[in-house]
Amino acid sequence: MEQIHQYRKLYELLRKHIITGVYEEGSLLPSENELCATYSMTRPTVRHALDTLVKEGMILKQQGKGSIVRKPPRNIGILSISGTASAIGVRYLQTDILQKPEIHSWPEVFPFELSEQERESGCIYMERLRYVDEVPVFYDVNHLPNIYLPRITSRSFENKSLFEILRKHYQVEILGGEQKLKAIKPDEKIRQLLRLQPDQPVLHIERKLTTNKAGFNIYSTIYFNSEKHSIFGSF
Amino acid sequence: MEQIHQYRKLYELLRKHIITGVYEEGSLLPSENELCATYSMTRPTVRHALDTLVKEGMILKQQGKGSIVRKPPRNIGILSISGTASAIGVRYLQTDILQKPEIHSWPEVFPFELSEQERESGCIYMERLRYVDEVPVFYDVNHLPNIYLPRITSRSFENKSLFEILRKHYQVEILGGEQKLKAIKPDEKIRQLLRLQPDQPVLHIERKLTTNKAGFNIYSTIYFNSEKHSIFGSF
DNA sequence: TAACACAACTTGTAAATACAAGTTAAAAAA
DNA sequence: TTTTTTAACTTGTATTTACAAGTTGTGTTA
Repeated sequence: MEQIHQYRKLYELLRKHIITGVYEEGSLLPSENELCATYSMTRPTVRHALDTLVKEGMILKQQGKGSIVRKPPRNIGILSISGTASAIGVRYLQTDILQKPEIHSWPEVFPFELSEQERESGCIYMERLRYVDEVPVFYDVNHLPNIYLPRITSRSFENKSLFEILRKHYQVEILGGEQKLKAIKPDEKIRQLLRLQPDQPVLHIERKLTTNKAGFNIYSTIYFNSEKHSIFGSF
Repeated sequence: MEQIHQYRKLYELLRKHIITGVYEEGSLLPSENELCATYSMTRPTVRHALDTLVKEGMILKQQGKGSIVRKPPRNIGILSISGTASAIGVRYLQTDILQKPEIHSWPEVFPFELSEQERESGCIYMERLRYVDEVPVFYDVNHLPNIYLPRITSRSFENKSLFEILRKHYQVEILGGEQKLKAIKPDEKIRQLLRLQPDQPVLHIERKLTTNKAGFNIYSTIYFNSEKHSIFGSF
């Protein structure tokens, strides 16, 4: 018997109302007692629903005052989960593919530990250079395990999001990941690619993204010119 | 009358026991009914304490089984949400307070927008220098609005986590935030504080953390020497 | 022996009730 | 008019009771 719980129903309803703007940002939700009366529930049940909303950051509660609506279903930047395209507050990045996806063996030294399956199936390698306003800003090196991805080496990636392609054509969803950040002095190759001023440091990111496909992780090394832009992330 | 609530006491106790290893990682906590009997509380109270631990990721609950200890307060690097202490994979950072918490006015130029309430209540300012293995690694400048924090300027912060104090003594929980990252060439002051090699760049982070207290946000500017360590974040 | 049923756990949901504590605005007093 | 007090809200904590639902081990039965 699939019973839908009362607190869950109220939670979904309030959540929808907040997102669609029935309750405006900054305004107060009906009081707990009003919600009890309206939906014929007891206060613990109503509070359970509100607690869930608080946990998600949809509302703030203040004793003596009420539940304050907090619209921002927080978006996603490079630091939390998604790709790079939305990370620097620029709608479209122009992308050059320096190295089309190719099947390689894994590098000898690799910043992350690989599973047995990943190691033996080889990897798909690609390099990209991404521009904002005609100026190169990102240089990224990507390693994907060679599983689940038929015909990917013959696909065009020019000005398309890698993550978009993975999601749309291969049903790969990013679940989470980990990353290491440093500020480094770039070597000559990076300096030229990103057309850096002498002495301009770059942001260096190594990341592993886990996906909904078991054993399928995305490994990227990113060099970012932070002279004119910042990496922005919210969480 | 400053009453400490029962659920809070149980929460702090269990939390301490998990961190110090009284309950091992992967093992089960005593059942809710056992905790009720042991500490003379009712089940809703016990559950409130456990819910708080779940929210922090200290335990996992499984219906029919119990509460599973999840020792690695697994998070949470600087990039996702919590403080800096757990961000670089070091359990304890030594901390020097360069500037004890003081009440200031807000700076003229500030990287984030302030609310009316924040601006008019003034801010609490503090600077810290944090060490790993006797070497300075973090230098951070913090601005908190001067609300909700009685007597904070007379508190000792040496080798204590700012977030720990906020959580324990002021019931401030971090909900989320946003941040901007750059790689920069440090100025002379930063260079000396962090004892940097010439030409060693630093990671520069500006962040705003939102909390469960309405209108109470934490603003930090962080300079990080990434020569020997990386900023690590998982999400 | 192996499969199944059941009992004894566990946590999850929900009700009804009481009082504490913070906030706000109206009423009363200066 | 200005200040203070009070009353009427709000959410926070806590007790008690009941049953639902998932998990696990122990039986019993085939």
